[in-house]
Amino acid sequence: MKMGKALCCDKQGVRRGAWTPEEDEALVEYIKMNGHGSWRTLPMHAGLLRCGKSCRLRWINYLRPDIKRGPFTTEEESTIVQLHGMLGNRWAAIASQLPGRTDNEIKNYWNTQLKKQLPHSGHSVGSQQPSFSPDHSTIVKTESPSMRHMVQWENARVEAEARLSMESSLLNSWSTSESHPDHFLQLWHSEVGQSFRAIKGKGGGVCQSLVSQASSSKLESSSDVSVQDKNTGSSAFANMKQEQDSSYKLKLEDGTAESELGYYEFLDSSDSALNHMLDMNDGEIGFLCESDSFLNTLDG
DNA sequence: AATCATCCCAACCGCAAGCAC
DNA sequence: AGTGCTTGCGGTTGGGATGAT
Repeated sequence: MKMGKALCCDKQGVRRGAWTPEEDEALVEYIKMNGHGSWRTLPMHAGLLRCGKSCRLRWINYLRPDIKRGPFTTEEESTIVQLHGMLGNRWAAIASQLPGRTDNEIKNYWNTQLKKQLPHSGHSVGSQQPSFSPDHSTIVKTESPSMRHMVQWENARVEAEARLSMESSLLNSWSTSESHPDHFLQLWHSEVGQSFRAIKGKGGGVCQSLVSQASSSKLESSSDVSVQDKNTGSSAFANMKQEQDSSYKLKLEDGTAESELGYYEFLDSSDSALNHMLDMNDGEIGFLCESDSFLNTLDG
């Protein structure tokens, strides 16, 4: 397979291309016995003529025991669509919400299947940014109810993010270690995010924590660990509000919370405004065409 | 049956972040 | 603080499978 530029492993005798069953077996056996350790040195220890990167990829995307194979369920599909609307092409973050699915698999599925299904949605599919069309007039023409909800969510997210940015610039004393690293995920984890997911209804397995993956890519590094994190991560999601409450109380006690009050209140007011919007009937979202009035709604 | 076109997915690459020194 | 190494992520590619002619 010609890949054009310099190889990641220029060493002579390093195999490339499709893996043989023997190589697979050697890799699985080695990791079973020793863990992967350093990927760079693994091939040598496992007796494989591959570069570490290739071994890692093979393990993560194919050989891990927890890999779920077979077609995507409708629940998984809707989760992908929702999360892609929020996160854009952050496949690893999306994959963290779909146990047993890999970022590569989801990326392929999006590019080959879902992309085709959303041709007129206003979604800038394939973009590297969270998909969002500034041309709201195209949005309200979206036909399917589920797509309309997606569009509602998308607009809510964008507007909320803009507000969060403005607020955070005013609240520069807010400790970054306490704030969520990603506004999208923060919104997703909020009450309104849950409301949105409820609209899609019964999307099992969706409400797990995005925090672990999105804020720390390290969790992907070991399958055993990452699976455990994925499975237990839901508590982090479910308790996010509670944690915010706790940390805020602590700050009140030590007298550092003053500047953060505005931020905290903003989260609540943002949620309620967005909840209000999501409660609207489909015919009532025309105001999304007018961002000024939408912002006024939020401000009110 | 043979050829061509398209689709799907495993595997590759470069880049950037994180970490250790 | 600067540097080098390792790892993980996202974009891209190529080959096999499948469908159409």
